[in-house]
Amino acid sequence: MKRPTIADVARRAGVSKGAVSYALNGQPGVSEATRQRILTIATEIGFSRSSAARALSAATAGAIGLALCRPARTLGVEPFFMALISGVEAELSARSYALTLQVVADHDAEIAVYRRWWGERRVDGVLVCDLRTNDRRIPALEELHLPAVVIGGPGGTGELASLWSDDAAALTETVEYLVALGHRRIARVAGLRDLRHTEIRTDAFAAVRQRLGLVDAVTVWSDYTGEEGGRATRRLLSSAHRPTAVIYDNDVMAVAGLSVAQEMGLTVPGDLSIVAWDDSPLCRLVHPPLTALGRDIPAYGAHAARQLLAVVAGQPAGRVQDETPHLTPRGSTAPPRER
Amino acid sequence: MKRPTIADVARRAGVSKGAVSYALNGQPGVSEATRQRILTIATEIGFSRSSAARALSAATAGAIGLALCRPARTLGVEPFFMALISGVEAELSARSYALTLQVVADHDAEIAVYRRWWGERRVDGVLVCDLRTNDRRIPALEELHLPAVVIGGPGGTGELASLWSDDAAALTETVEYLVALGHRRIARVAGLRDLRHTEIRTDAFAAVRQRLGLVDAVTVWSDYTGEEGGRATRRLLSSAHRPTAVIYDNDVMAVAGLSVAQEMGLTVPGDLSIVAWDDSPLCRLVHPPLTALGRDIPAYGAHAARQLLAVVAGQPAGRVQDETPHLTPRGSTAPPRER
DNA sequence: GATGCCGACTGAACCGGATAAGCTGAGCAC
DNA sequence: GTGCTCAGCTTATCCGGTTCAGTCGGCATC
Repeated sequence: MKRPTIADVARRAGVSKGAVSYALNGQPGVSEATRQRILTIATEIGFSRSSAARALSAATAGAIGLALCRPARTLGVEPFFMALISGVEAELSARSYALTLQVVADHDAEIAVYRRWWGERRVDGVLVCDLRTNDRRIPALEELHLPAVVIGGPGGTGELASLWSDDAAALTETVEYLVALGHRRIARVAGLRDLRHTEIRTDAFAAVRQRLGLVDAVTVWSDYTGEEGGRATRRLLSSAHRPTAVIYDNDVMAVAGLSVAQEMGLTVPGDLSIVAWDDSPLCRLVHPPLTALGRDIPAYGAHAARQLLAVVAGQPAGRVQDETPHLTPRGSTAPPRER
Repeated sequence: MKRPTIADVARRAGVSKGAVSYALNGQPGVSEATRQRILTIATEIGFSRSSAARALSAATAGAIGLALCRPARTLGVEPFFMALISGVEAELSARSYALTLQVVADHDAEIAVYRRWWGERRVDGVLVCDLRTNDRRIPALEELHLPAVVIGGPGGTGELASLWSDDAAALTETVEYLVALGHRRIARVAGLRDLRHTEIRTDAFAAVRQRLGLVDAVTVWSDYTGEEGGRATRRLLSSAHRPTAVIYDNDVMAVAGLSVAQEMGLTVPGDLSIVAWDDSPLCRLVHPPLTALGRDIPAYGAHAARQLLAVVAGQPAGRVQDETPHLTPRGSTAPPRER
């Protein structure tokens, strides 16, 4: 089965290749009657433009890139990325843009991928996830002049466009909610220490702790995996002054924490209240269902994709704050039981 | 920053574009000394070939496509796809192939995407997931002559290459294990009814049921979501002759089933044994950890990718059986308690 | 009635590689 | 010395689009 080219369309319409190109791109240079005739013929013979030829002459790849820097082991468990990708995808496919995905081991590999994509002109721009403090990827991308949107912030994104949600406000709201329930000993199991949003949440936690005089508010660091989250929980619950509420930086650790609590004979929410960041079906899967900080992640991804396409189109790099995560109370939080 | 082209390399090496092309592609036509000189210069000035130009002249896109046909809602929760993707990716990036991803709503949309990819020459081949009985995508791909590997089978894959694991054997092994523990009333919460592998597992379940005389072995159908899995479990556990063991067709439903059992005051594994298909970190996240049927999913993905690249290279479509899932006993299975 | 202008289109030159075909000089046989 | 082969290049063409510089006919303008 031979794929029709623009020349085939031109021949059948009795016009030149140039005219067909103008017609297809909605550009002036052909009469409305001719445009319609050309479009009809193109549809008839099932013509679509070669992305390669288009990329070569128009200097646009028609694709954006996403490099996921997580070990294969952790990657799958968190629903976050798939939700993000599905949102990104929805926005891109509406514009016939493709999404090129690559899984990388670390930032060096990720920068190498960006460099390769740039050299091969394979993507028009990239989405950057998991912003760290002093993130080496930022200057690398700036040097390449590769359009990019950083999902994360605010701050630390250099001259690049960025999109973030107000994690500080969300964390503060959560702590205030727990305090209103009567909790005073609140712990937090944080994600990787050098991620920018971990830092932001940690600062917010310190601020609200001071403001409300929560002397027993501790933060322990973990790595988003269930194993580590469970281990951290076991340590917290074994301490002399064990917390009555724990806030987890992701859903996976929260579910692991719940299991550990149950394994140790504690009831949730009677003995321990649990809050998960990143609401997901996972939080509703367990018993009791977890109170969670959620936001519309596909919408977040779609937003980022739109922003990236704008940057690719030459618009100035915006810094945009997305929806603030909101708390959905479920069965895992309650006033602490008297002891 | 100007991207270097093959002409830049040629100029600096004092040779023609053609010579550079031969050198880069490891083709005869240049001396070994010249080849080395050209390669050195190419590395020095940071040259990489434009994927567009390459695609245009070599008629190969350097990318393979994966269309995921799941609603955004379900997509994220199952770790399966991310694990698969990371395996596919590892294989592809080793060969500088890109992975193009698209999320689609249904098979019609998926076929439309294949057609578009084919027309745009955007991918050299595709991986097909979630094979159904009488799958319309198979004839569509055959008609397009788009190289493809179907992940699923055996059978129902037409002339296309395919890769599957022996689900029948795995299911039989699992039932035999449960029977050995002393279970007689074994239920199965199956996935979507028209998926090919659901059918295969269902047939195997019927066969082993008959062979071992398990009159109370029932199958109920679900849709892989936690909600539905939980609901199905609730129904099973509320029946007069409730099962003492349940096999779930994915990890998410198994976790949901565990929650429902605990919510209903049943202990696992005392009152109910649970087995999950698709072992994943999710199974180790809960308490008790779930006995699961696992296999190396990244390896499965890598295998499929290798197979697809072979088909793209013109080798005949193979039908390959991958590793059979193996049972990993954990805390969720035990002999049924006497009643 | 010559001039200018505009819409509608054509022709040709790109974009950056791959590759077939042609050229050149060295090495060798006779 | 002539003819032949062959490695090691160069040259030209092609892939399938986009785009710019023209061409041409028709119409308004002075």
